[in-house]
Parts: sequence; structure tokens; C-alpha cells
Amino acid sequence: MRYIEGRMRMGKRKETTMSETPPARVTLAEVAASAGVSVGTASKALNDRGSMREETRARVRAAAERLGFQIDAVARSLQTGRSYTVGMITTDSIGRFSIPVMLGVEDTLGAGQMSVLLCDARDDRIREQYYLKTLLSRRVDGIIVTGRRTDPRPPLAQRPPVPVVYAFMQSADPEDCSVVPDEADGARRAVTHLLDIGRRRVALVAGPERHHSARTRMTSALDTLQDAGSPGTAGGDVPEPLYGEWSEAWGRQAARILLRRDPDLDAVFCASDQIARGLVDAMREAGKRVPRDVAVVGFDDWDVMTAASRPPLTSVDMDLEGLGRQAAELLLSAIDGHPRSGVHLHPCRLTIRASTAADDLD
Amino acid sequence: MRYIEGRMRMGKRKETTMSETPPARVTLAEVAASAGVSVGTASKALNDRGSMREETRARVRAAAERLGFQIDAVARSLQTGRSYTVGMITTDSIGRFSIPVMLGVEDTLGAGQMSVLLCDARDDRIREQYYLKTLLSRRVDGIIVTGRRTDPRPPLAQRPPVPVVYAFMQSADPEDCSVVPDEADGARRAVTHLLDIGRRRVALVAGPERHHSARTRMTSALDTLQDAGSPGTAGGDVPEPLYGEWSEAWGRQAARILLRRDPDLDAVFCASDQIARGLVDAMREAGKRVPRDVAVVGFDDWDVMTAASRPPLTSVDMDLEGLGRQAAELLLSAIDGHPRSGVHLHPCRLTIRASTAADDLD
DNA sequence: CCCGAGAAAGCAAACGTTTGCCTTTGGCAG
DNA sequence: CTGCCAAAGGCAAACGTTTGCTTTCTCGGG
Repeated sequence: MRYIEGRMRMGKRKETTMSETPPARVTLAEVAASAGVSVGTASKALNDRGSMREETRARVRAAAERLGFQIDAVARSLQTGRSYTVGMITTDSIGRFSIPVMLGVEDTLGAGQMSVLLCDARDDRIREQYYLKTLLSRRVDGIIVTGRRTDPRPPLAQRPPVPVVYAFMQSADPEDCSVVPDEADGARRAVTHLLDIGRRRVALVAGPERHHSARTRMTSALDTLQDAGSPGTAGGDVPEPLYGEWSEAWGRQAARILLRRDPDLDAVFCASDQIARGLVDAMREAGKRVPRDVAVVGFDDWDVMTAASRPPLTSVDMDLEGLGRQAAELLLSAIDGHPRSGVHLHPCRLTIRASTAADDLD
Repeated sequence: MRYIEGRMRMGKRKETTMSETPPARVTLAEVAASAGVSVGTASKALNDRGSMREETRARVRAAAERLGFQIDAVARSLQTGRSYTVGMITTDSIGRFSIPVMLGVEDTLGAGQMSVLLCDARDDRIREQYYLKTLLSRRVDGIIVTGRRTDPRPPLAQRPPVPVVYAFMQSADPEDCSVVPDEADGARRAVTHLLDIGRRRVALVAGPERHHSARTRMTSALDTLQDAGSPGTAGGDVPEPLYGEWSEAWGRQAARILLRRDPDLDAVFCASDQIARGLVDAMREAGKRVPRDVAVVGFDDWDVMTAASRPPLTSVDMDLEGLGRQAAELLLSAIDGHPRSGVHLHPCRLTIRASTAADDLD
């Protein structure tokens, strides 16, 4: 009945050309019949279970192939209790950072034959609750929570009966499994690189001090400078980081402040590419040559910014796609019964471009 | 058995704190028992079917509430043949344009109680095929195809037995249902706006000529100028559009070309915000004031570009989220048996900012 | 020749709903 | 009091798999 209805709908949809084969769903029973075995045997044959003559297995496989058998995942889920589906909840609206994470997640999950249910909670705990319920109702095998990076977030309200991995963002409960970028590592790489190419008066510019990321990156940068015994900007001391916003405008403003404070500075580490790009623009307009006079490193490795900047920006890449992949792997492993809780730090990479080009040194 | 296993896994996962309630799945049978009715009646009660005393219905509802009953979507799907799930295939890797579309889709679908299965085909027809198969295997009720906008794409290989809507991109088969931005409309709005604020020498800059979008936008802009009887740049004639790339660098280069060609031009319509931003930068560096000397309109309304530009850019907004919503609505309606095939044009909006500020006119 | 051990294949229950049909019940008219 | 009807609710099949158990073969050894 329902099926008929479905086909009528199809028919109505394309009443002009009725040539294509009616997409009849072929079931395991038909395959079995065609191969001359029972349904159970057919199932076992296709799933490589049970024991049977190789010839039989092949016969079933051939029949399945011939009939274009596509297993009904719904029926299988009902029986096995596994849906081969995971839910991905983005707490904020899907943003610039969530996307590569999602891509990575989708990539390894897809390779593992799992599908991803997308839920955009839009920073709304009510929506989040609602989505959590529908995900569980759909019997997902696991859940990945991602979203804008801020301070650790409270864990999912009603602790779900399936594994959960927090990606990019971090659960406040240390027992939960979270994967976050090792921002301290990234900042360290950036500053080390500046020192490596011979810079000694390194200034630091970040976004809002209340942002966890801004503080983490600055702290690590300072530590690295200190460890290296760098004199910093203010004669022998390490420089005071400048906190502001995550905007190009702030980068431009910061450039003016820095040049006033220490006209001889020879490098700046910025906590975002937008800041770095603004800063580079302002430096150029102030007559400073980048990288010859001032080398600049950004953070995020956001192609739009790094490429459009003049010169292109050296930047710290958080490898968000890799992070997403790692999160997915952790989830798969938890689903398989091997949970590995705790906070996992995902290392950063440094992508070197013209704004710190060594061959442009004096 | 499986359940037991599941719980053991849970136990292992948090062997420290075993306080939380074992998340036992409560079935309709338990609800029915608790309400003192049969399973069938319980089902009907919760779904507002059949006929029964209101008191009975209430009793069942209460029981469901009390026990925290969550329907098993898998079992329901198996029975009804509907999964309340749609697949979303992004042909290219999820990009800047797909995202708002996806958000819109997810939004209205989520409101309609449907979930979204995310598939990233990465410009690979093989992957696309694979995903299509798994989606059908999961019995999705419909499919949305989205991705980078280029020329109309060939329809999905094996025409699926469920409705398909192409969003943002367009199927080559006009019988298919596609929703695309009305770029001609957008260009018209942009140029009309420039004329409205009194500009008469309007230049046009676009991306690669081989790009469908570039051509459409330029053609429409030219038409609008012609209709208005504008003299254009070259004394009485309409201006020749400049084709190049979708980059800021090209925008800067175009600015130089334009100024050489007609130093007195008073407006530029750029086919992307990146081009516009580069152009604005170069104009400023060439001593032209924006918008007083030259008014500039971009395309895409990409906040990163429009906001960071000095001054902020007036731009054409394709309302991709709205487009996604429309696509989802068309899909829902097709699923309900009311397909509306053909190409649907989604109108653009113009967001006016300082780069065309009227109060800055002479 | 018989028995027993595997191997091969079949059987049927189970997964948790929905739904068409049947039975029961109660009310009311004749 | 009987009969009839509608309303209320129960029954059981069906959806398409998976899987433990049983049955049927096939051999080889005693």
C-alpha cells in the first residue's frame, strides 16, 4: 500500500517520461530465492558468517549482485541495535572553525561505513536537548560535539547512553573525552621560528584577554621567549602582550601602538590571521618592510587571509581537519568498547610563507 | 545480550562513578503495560489515531511521560517505510557557499522533525555514487544536492527513487528541481543602486569569464546600464567588463587598469567582495576617495570582506540561508507528493554600507 | 554396516513499531 | 427483554534483517 503510493508519487513527478525502471526495493528474501537458499543462509553468506560451501556463498553473492540488492539499513539496525550512524552536534552555528573539524570527522567516519547526522544547535541549550533526544531516538552509535571554541563547556545535559567525544571544544568534565588543538604548541612553534630566523625583538598581539585562546597563545609565546632568553622589546624584558579584538582593525591599531613603543622591533606574533593581516597593512603604510624590517606570524592559517595579505602570511595551522579525524577515531574506538577519556591535545603545524621569508633577511 | 554488552561497555567507560541510572531503553510495550492497555492501543494513543476515550489517551500519555518513553525511530521507520531523514550531498568539499545553504536546509528540515545525513562527496563521482547508495540503503525520504556553483551539473547518476532538490547548484536536467540564486537580479540591484545615488560612469569587474556566475552578473549589469541609458565609461557607450580572477590581487590590478582607461569613473560594480576589496585598497592607494570619488559595490556580502574593507562594502547578498530554506521546503513538499520541478530563482538583496554612502556625495 | 562428528543449510524467534481487522462492551431503541 | 450499532480496545501480521539452534547431509573410522 505504502509502496504503491510511493510509486504513484514517482509517477506523478515525472509523468512525461515513464521509461525508467520502477525502483523496486529488492529484499534479502528475493536474493535467497534466486540463489536457492534460505533467507538466513543468504544473510550469513553476505556477511561472511556461519559456515557454508564457498560455492554457495558465491552463488548468493552473484544473485545479490544480479538483482542489485541493497541491504535495508533500517531493518538491520532494528535487529542488531547498531545504526552505524553518529550524531554531530555543533553548539554554535556552524562556523569557520567547525567546518574543517566536521570535514575531518565526516571523512574518517565515512570511511568506517558510518553516516553522520548533522545537528545545528545554534548556541541554544533547548535545541541542544531536543537534538540529543532525536539522536538517541534514532539510536546513534555515538555523538560528536563541536562548536565555537571558548572556555570548557558543561557536558551534555542528560548524559547519553552512548559514547561522546568533544571536538575542538572541551567538556568541563575531565572524565569526558575531548580533543582540542594544542594552542600552546602552536604559539611556541611560531615564536621559535621567529627566533630561528634571527629576530630578537618580538612583539605579541592577541584578541580579547577574556578569550581562553588569546591567553593561552600569549602565555606560551611569552614562555618561549623567556626560555630562549630573548631580550624582548623593552630592553631585556619580555614584551607585554597587547590584547584587543580578533579584527583587522585592531591589527592596524596594534601596529601603530607597537611602532610607537619600540620603533626597532623586528618581529610580531599575532594570535590570529586577521590581526596579522591588519598589522601587516599598517606596517607597510608606515613604511616598514615585511619581512625585511618586521617579520610577522599569524594564527589559524586561514587561506583567505594568508593569501590576500601582502606579503602572504606565515601562520600557525591548527590542523582542524586532522583534529576532526582524531576525534572520529576516538569515537570509533569508544564505540568498539575502548574508550579513552580525558583531554587529547592535537599538535599544530607552522606554515611558512613570505611574511617571515628567511632569504629576505639582511 | 547485546543490551547487556552495551551496559558493560558503559560500566567500563565510567567505572569510577556508577551512580547514574542505567539508561534502559523503555519500549512501547512497557508504556502500554504501565497504562494497562495493549501495545497497539498505546501506539494509537500516542499518535492520535484510532478512537478511544480521552481518558485512556491521557493515561497512556502520562505513562509515556513518567517512564521517559522515547520512540524507537528505527523500528518506526521499518514499519512505516519513512525514515524522516534526508540526505544532503555536497559535491565539492563543504565550502564558503555551501555552509549557509546547509544551515538553511538544516533549519527548516529540523523544524519539520527531519534529520539530515551529511555526505561530503569532494568532487568525486565515485564517492557521490557511494554516498547515494548508502543514503538509499538508509531509506532517506529525500535528497538535497549542493556544492560549488558552476555550470549546471549532470543529475545524480542512478536516478533515485526519492525526490531530489538541487540547491545553489543546478541540475542540467530541467525536469529536476533546482533552486539557485538570481544573480542577474543581484547585479541589477547593484547597478540600479549606483545609478540611484547619481553615478554615471560605472565600470564592471568580474572573475574568470569562463565562470557562469561572472558572465551572468556582467550581462545583467550591462543590460541594466543600457536600459538606463547610461553613458558608461567610454563616452556614450556601455563599458567593457573586465574579466580576471576571484581574488583581491585581481581587484587591485583592475583598479589600475580602470583608472588608466577612465580616470573620471565614479563607480565600480565588482562581481565578488574579494575583487571589490582589492579594488578599494588600490583606489585608496591611488588617491581616490571611496565613496566620494568612486562608489563600489561587491557581491556575496561576505562579512569577512565587507567589514574589513575600508570603507565597509556595499554588497549583493544572495541570501543563501533563505535559499537553503526554500530548497528544504520544496523537498518537503515533494516528499508529501507535491513536486514542483524546474529551476527556482531565489532573489538577492542589497546590503548598503559606506562604500556607496549617499550622504558622502558632493 | 553402523555410528558419530562435523559441516552445511534451514528454521524461527526477535528487534519495536504500526495498522487493518476483529472482539467486546455499553447504550439505546423497538 | 432482545437486538443492533457504534465506540473502544485488543490481536496479530508485517516491516527486513540477524542469529542461535536444529536438522540434514556427508564422510570416515571402528
